[in-house]
Amino acid sequence: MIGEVRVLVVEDDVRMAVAVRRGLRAEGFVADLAARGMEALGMALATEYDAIVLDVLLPDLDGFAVCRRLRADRVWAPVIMLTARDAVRDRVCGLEAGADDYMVKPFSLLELVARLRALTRRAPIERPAVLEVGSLRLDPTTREVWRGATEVELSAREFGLLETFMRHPGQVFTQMQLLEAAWDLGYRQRSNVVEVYVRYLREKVDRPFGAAGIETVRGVGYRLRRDGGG
Amino acid sequence: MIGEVRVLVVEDDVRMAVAVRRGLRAEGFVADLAARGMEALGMALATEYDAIVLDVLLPDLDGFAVCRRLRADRVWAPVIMLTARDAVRDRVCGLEAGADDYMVKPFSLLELVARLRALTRRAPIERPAVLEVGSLRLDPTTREVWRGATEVELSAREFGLLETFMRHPGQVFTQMQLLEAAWDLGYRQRSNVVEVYVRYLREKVDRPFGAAGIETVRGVGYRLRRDGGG
DNA sequence: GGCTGGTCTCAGCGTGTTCTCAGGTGCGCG
DNA sequence: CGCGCACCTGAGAACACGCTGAGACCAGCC
Repeated sequence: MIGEVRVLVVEDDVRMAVAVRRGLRAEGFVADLAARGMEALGMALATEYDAIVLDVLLPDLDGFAVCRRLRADRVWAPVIMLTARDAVRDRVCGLEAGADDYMVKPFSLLELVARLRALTRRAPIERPAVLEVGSLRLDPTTREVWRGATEVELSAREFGLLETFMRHPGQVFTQMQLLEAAWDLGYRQRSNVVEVYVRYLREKVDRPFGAAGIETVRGVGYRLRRDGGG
Repeated sequence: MIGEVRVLVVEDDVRMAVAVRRGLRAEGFVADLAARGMEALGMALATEYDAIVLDVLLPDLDGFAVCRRLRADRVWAPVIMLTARDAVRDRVCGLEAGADDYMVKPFSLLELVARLRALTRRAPIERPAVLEVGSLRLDPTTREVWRGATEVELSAREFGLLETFMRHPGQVFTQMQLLEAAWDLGYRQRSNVVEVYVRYLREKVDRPFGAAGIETVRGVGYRLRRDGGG
């Protein structure tokens, strides 16, 4: 694919790393994984990545050190640091070490993807695509949502959920997949948040318009009809 | 890409360098980075840059020396010098060495971009001199702002913030993006200045006119409506 | 020196958002 | 036809977020 975006993910928690990779791949990124700082340095020097996602806590070098050494070695790819719970010190250290952005764990894939898109966007010539499914329209940059001609106000979660659906119209998502995409990674306890938010969405983008965009696939999950439901 | 503007940023503070690069990229410039004077010389000879941003304090050659040698080597790209404090001597030295402009640290991205635009006179996207969004009008050169027919008085910060919004109408900015764009680079502590200034702006450009131009996108940031809010 | 305008911090408050829970509903299968 | 499970629904608790008013600080100016 032309314009393929290569991302290096440096993260020692295997489960997290794999989840991130899967998420990025689903969004069209190509992700390589590294579990240790030294390994990451080698890979970043060997391959020219478009972005680097860097965990702070690593078994050998910590993320700050990796970032500094990358910069010292003239690797200028944008770096997103993953810091533990809101440690302000971490955040400052990260930016001082030359990171471009930081995220606190836990974070959602959608958020990571959004930031990666922002950081890897070349010149602003390419108008970031507005998602359209049937009479539904969603603009990720302005965070506006329209059903036909009327604008719909959505909360952050509702927006994230709808964005997930609209990026893959027709595809069936399990509740688990939706949790991973639009909620914080590692949200593991049994909960019915997804059901609840699917309902909120329906009440905002379907019901007032007599539409039926979000379908329940019993025993499996949910999907957004390819025609947007009317 | 037609009209692409290439800038060389020579700066040894990694954090600063990376922030500047990101800011320039967001405005449609293409920025290369160099951390040392010698490196900068090599790059400037190899590539024809449209402008060079040059820190005075560098680990090897200082900025003045770099500038002189550039000119000696017939590199005529406009040079903006970054001096530490308001040292008049620096300024004189800089201009004598052949610099075209100078800025005192700390500075805001908005400022740097403005000077780059002035020096290259080739905005990456053709922008009219006066920004217009709905009934809002803002003239970056005269620093005047109107809502409809009546002029509005803004302080420097308020103006910078509004300019940022008006350069990208509709786009959602996080508080951090706004800090980087309209405040000094390196302003990194957690603070609610942005919230406060958004409020000041609203009280000057929205409230008196019964308008609602600046919208809060809860959990994300702020945006200026494409219609200016009325 | 007192005054003014600009910038920024802080703490308290209101409110929308997020999420849980308990009970209801209806589909699908035996 | 009836049972169980999956999903839906309404209500409400907890929380985070952004808004607000007050005031500290500083610089420039009368």
